[in-house]
Amino acid sequence: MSAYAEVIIDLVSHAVDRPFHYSVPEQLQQQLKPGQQVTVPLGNRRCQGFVLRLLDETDIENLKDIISITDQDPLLTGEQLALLHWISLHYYCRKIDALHAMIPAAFRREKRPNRMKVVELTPQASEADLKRAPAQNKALDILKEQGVLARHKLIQLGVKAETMRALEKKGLICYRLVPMEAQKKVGNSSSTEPHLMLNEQASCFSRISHALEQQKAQRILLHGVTASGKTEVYMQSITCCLDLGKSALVLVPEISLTPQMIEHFEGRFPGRVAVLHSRLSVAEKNRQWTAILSGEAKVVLGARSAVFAPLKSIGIIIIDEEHETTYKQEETPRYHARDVAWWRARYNKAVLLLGSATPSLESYYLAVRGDAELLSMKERVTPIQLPPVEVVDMRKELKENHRHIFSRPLLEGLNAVLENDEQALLFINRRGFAGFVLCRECGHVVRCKSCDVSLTLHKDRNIMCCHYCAHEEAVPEVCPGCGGVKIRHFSAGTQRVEEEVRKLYPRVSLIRMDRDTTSSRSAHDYFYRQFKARKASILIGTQMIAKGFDFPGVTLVGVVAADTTLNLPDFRAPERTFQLLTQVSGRTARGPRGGKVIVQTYHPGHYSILAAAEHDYPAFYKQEIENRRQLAYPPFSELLRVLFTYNEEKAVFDAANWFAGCLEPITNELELLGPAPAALFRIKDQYRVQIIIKGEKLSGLAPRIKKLIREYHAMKPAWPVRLAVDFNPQVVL
DNA sequence: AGCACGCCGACT
DNA sequence: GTCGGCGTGCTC
Repeated sequence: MSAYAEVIIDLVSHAVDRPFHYSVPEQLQQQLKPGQQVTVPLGNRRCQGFVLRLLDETDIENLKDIISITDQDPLLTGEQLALLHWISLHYYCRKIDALHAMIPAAFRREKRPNRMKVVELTPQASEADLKRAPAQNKALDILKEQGVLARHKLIQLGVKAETMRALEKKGLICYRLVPMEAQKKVGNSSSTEPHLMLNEQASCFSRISHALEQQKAQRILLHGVTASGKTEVYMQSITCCLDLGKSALVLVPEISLTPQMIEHFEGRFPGRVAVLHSRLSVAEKNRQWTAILSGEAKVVLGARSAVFAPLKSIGIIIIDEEHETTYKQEETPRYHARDVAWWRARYNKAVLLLGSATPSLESYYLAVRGDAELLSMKERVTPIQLPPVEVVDMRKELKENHRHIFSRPLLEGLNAVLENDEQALLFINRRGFAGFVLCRECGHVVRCKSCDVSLTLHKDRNIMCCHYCAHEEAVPEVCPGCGGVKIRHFSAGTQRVEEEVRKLYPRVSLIRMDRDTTSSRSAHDYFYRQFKARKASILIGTQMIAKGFDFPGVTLVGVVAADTTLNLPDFRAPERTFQLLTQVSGRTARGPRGGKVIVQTYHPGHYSILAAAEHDYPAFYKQEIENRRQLAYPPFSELLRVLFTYNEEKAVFDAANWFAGCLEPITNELELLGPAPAALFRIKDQYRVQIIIKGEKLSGLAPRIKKLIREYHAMKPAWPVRLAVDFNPQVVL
């Protein structure tokens, strides 16, 4: 029965990113609940807001009344309200940004399905004097008699829409949405049976079911090689969770959320699955959301943003391919679904199950430290062996006077494939655009001594620069590693590879898939089906062919240049390389003829390449975790990246320098790197400069940095330079 | 964000 | 004289 309410305003601006207090008119006191959407006055207009909590007292004077409750049913659960605060603090965003990420836009507007608009008198109505507006007066009389009335009923009684608009404008009536009768059912597929599990699967499942029964927050890392049958373990775990009366949340990368995958889930849990992803129509998204809110859907399957689904009493959260970067949102709020999921697991006393063939260093480290339970599945369900991987030393090729971008082993491999009428994939990582300098004789790449990332070449000034700490040096004339002179800017693209293949094999049909040729989803599907139907012998492509494709005809995978990934100026470059090579290896040996992988590189001895070739994750982990420890990178630290962008170079540096100056007293016990030009210094004429803060634990800083961000935005005259803050960025380019 | 207030230039 | 440009400030 509180008299006041704390409300956040539904306006995206730093200026109103703080709670506003309103008094609650008497006739709303019974109904008002935290999480409800309300209409409130702000300045001389009215806007939408959300009730954060009810208050018995307030220090603020001259409060205005809440005008009306937009929807009787709270839009946000208590859990979401708590999460909202955490997100805005942890990821340095406005509260309203966090809220927008949690609730689909269509649900926030006054368009919710199965709602009916009702009209109600406001407190001001009793004192109204409407002698000169008989139509309005009549409408008020009806309402006084009937109380709340559906809008369409009022229209049936002869009240004009115009009249109502006038009354609303005078603040004498207000609208509210109330639910109509029962909702429709979700899904209606027939059920499919669980599969029999193999030994490894069964023992992993028994650990998970044990954890579920404990009903306490815990993390489990399921490390299973490709095709080891993780999905079946997920399915049985969900069944177990539902049997305990709890609900389940399943996150998969957007590209894995195929119709087959959805059918698979709906088949196993008929009528209880809600699916959420970005490509749903507004109406469909509303249906799914309503089903979750009503408790009808017990299993939610979705991409990153589904981590916010308003499921109640969650028993398990599953994140498949947990190492994938798509779980990090790259716009505000820049949350990581894995971290949000762990927050929710703690809130719900639930199990967080992380599944991957190539776990993130962060997650594996948790397991090593004992903060997560590690479960391993080493056998493939189908009796197919992992393919042999041949690493080709490109320095040696050069030394032996073979200068082609395809090494001799790769050429032999391609010839054999074409002779036997099989298929090959050629993989190139396009992100080699952040230029680095490489010695073709010894493979040496110039790196920053203090940050251990490759230095980025800035052709215009002919210098190399570390984009973490701003260290600069001249481009060497001779290789610092071997004294050789064959130093050059390294690049290879899909087009170049296509040209070479056409030159070599003019009669062979090939498909190239990259962002230029495959812009639409239909083009993607088309190429996929063409290649699967063996209409082409060679498929050339970027990242997009590394994941999930299943072509039994493929017996050779060629990685044209592992170095582009390995030398990305990012501390996670070795991890990305290992993951990528492991993934592309999984694209072959899926048919009866087996297959092999050829990796071309100037770094044949690099641990991430060797470990990937041996299919040995622990070996990779052991080396990489040591590197991270040495340089205090995650998981031994947390990072905060503050990126400044604008179309004038000087203004960007000025803003970054001002910010860095203000940070110094705050970060005296932490490492403050930069301001430094970002690896991609200019994108679409926008100059990019960044500051990186590194420290063991940054959470204590959040309030002070948030304050600084607010000061930055309140600055007069305002900086035109845009600022983006990213907590634990996944890629720093 | 959106809107008022306020203080300067150029138009009916 | 006033219409309108946008810098500044404020919203419970």
